Amino acid sequence: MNDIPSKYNPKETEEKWYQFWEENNLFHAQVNPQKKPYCIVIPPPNITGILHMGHALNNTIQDILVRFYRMQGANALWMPGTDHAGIATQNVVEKEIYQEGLSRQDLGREKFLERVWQWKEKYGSTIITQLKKLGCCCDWVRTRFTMDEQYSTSVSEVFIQLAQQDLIYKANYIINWCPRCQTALSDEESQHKEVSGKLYYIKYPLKPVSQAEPADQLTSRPADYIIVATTRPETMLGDQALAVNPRDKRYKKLIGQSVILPLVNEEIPLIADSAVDPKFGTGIVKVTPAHDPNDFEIAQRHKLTAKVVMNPDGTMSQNVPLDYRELDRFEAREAILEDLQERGLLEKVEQHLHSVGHCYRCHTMVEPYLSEQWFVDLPKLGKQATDVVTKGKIRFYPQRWRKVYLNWMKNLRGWCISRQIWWGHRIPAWYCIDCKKTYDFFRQGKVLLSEKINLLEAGIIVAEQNPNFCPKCGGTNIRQDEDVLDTWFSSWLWPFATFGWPVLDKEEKQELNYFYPTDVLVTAQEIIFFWVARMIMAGMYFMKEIPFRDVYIHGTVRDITGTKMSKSLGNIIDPLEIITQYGCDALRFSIISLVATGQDVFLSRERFESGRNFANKIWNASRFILSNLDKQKVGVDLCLFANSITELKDKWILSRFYQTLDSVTKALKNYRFNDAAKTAYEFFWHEFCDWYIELAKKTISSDPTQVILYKMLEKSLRMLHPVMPFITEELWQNLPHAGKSIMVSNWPHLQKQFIDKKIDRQMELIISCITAIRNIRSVWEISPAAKVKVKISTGKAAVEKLLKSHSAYLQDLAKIEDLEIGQNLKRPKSSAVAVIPNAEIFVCLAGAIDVEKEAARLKQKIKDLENILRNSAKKLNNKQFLTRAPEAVIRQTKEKNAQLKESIRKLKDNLKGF
RNA sequence: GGGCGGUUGGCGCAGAUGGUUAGCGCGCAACGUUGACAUCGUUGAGGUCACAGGUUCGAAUCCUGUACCGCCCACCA
Repeated sequence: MNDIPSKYNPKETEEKWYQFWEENNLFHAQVNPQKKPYCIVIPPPNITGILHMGHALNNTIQDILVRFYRMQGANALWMPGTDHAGIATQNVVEKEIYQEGLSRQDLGREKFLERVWQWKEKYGSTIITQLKKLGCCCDWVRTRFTMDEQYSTSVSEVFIQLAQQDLIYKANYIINWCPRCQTALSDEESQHKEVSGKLYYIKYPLKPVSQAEPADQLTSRPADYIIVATTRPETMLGDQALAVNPRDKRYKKLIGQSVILPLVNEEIPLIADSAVDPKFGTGIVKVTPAHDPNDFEIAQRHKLTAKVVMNPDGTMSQNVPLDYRELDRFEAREAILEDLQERGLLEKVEQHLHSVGHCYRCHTMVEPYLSEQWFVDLPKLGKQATDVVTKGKIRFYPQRWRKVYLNWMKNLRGWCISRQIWWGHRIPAWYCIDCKKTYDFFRQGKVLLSEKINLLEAGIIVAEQNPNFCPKCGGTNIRQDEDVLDTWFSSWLWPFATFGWPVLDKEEKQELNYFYPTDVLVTAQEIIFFWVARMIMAGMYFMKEIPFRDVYIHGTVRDITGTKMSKSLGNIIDPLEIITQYGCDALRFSIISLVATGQDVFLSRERFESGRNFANKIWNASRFILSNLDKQKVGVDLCLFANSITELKDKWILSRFYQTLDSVTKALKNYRFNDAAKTAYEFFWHEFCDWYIELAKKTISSDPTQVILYKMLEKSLRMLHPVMPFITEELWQNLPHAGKSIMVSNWPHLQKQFIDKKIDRQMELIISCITAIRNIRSVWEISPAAKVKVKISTGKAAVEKLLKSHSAYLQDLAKIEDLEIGQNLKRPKSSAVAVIPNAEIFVCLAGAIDVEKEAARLKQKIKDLENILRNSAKKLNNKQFLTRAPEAVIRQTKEKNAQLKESIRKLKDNLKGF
């Protein structure tokens, strides 16, 4: 024992064993037809990522599953990799070169990309290193990156296939535009946030009746104008109409008339469209097709044109009056308001709370923006992806996410996949410059709202490589599309592209067939739409098969006040710091104990103490057992040894272990991680350590005790290994008959024959006896020298026999020097009383007893029990209960009732003696 | 506007398909150097399970409604 320190030191062991596992190639899985595969693909972290608690939770769960199923005999593969994270990474590198006083345009595309690759080489694997610190058993030799050459081939293959099937198209469409990142975003990348803004009521003059009053001098005279409410006055410069609801009586007469757009002095029509809500504002909307998705649709219905009034950077474009050009959109708003005010065209301003899209990468307010982009026709891909979930081929855990998923699938819209950035997969499309000239997208700033662009007419060629000449006009003036693809356009292929699809050699084909579909996808709710839904769509379309059978959605990690952890809020708890301070196993155990299925996890530093304490408990229990172990004795097979196990405590701990094992196994299979962790914890600490090891101290050198101690420890370590890989490996390696590594050992086999509820009950009786004695001692502060009498209820020979034959247990654990057990015992005068089922306990006091104190204590006990008795008696007096409740419940209630009555009677009898 | 979660002792949480004397961890109180562990042990105090109805022999658990707290979705001009 001297050579093992009394404190577990995680630092040394973690590094040592992780290296050992890697060096021995234990994470690597290969096709093996003899074995069932178990496969998880990691949600690829961004290369810009640094490990946070969300990662820690997410990857701990996956690691537990992979280790568990591997021990269960599966051929387990955890496929790792990273995501190139287009916008995020580009932003990081841009910031870096900005420090040097440069922009990416200064560098040029090629140089810039070089820089990004350099950055990736330097920092891109930080997250991987950190995952290793977490103990993750990923098959690292397979590590993929979404920008790998092979992976990129998958991406362009997918683009081309979809384009050929008309599932990818190009269109002039209104999309979400981030003026800071200067790129289009998908709907999911624009995150709505409540903003308290203002609602401006602006007067739009009706077209003048007489020539005498030129339009530009129009001011506010009642009946000469109508009022429009808007939150974004700067977009009025692009108004193409005003609209009212056709059923709105107030404005019926005005439909078809024209108004003069203030500041611009253009004549625009007043139209009727049922999308207008008469109750909002004045019931009249301005229609700005190029800068509002609603208006865009109205404009489509009414064949209006659109005018784009902003530049990509959010300043006002050439299409607006000189005064406003080049002004930032928010400066322009102020200037316009000022001018309107001056002309008396600003009726009033109201406070207005509304929700506005923000860029999910830089949090800038997103601008709805008409532009030419590429789209995936998601509605067409949705059908199968919906069916596999409706029919239960893919199951969500917890189930409630199913509904969320299906609801989203019901409302699919075109997915904007082109990004105006440089870092990413370049779109495999080429333009014939000559054809493009003739295909007029934008006519003098006014755009005809035809949604889809005819690729051939526009001279667009979708192909793997530069086609060199235009199939339409034969011209050779050809250029590749400048845009790159949305990052999620590569991630949605992750479950099969990581296996090399579609360019597969024989071996790869085997692997894909073997490991796909994968078993489970473990992720957080935020990413269901971004990623999970799209992977299902891609899987169904390209593989004709689901990508995973189960989707386990875990909660979000929050701080103790319930706020999401984020760097900018400074409420982060760094997992690496926790690992340094408490150890990796402590981190894993603690975090996993907190994840009740799908509930959010609230963390504070102190939470990790429980994990650390548990690790230390395991450490010291093992230390004790190992230092007392006779290596010669413990090598036997437990089943063969079973006949030699005759003692209650031995039978009991085996019974309890196998029940625990059964629960833990089931919990892990059902993704009930906190149950698994807590059940194992409860058993190891409060049954094995508190009772078994304590009792074993007296018989430590006997053969059965040696074997049981060894077997229970060894099996418990295996049971705990998925959750606490490092400490279990360290200790297991110290066992005399250990194999190569605990991580490739077998999950303990459930030996049901050792489960014995009768044994459990016998032990429970003894435990309650010991607890009762301790209780009295604690109340009266009695020394162990005191005599204890246990009076068995008349006729309860079995109880008498049980307690007599295990009097050593009582003497050891209750520290009794003088113990008497029998049916015909009298309560000694100076003694305190406790009652347990079928027995009474008298603990003799050294001096005279404080009669009042003891009487009060007994009275309180009686009162408590009588309260409980009243409830069960009520049930038994209820005829309905007796006729309708199941028999087993009635029997139990009767037994309980009798037991309570007996206890109360005994207590009352004893009370008489005081 | 729609949807989803939460509300259980001072704090943080468990309580899958209704029957427990309502549990656990932390904290608190008292005691404790008994052959691993003070990152420990023993004992204890502390809860009408948010509220109001309902279903049921029986509800923390199922249904309806209310109130707070939180999240997600939505083309609230």
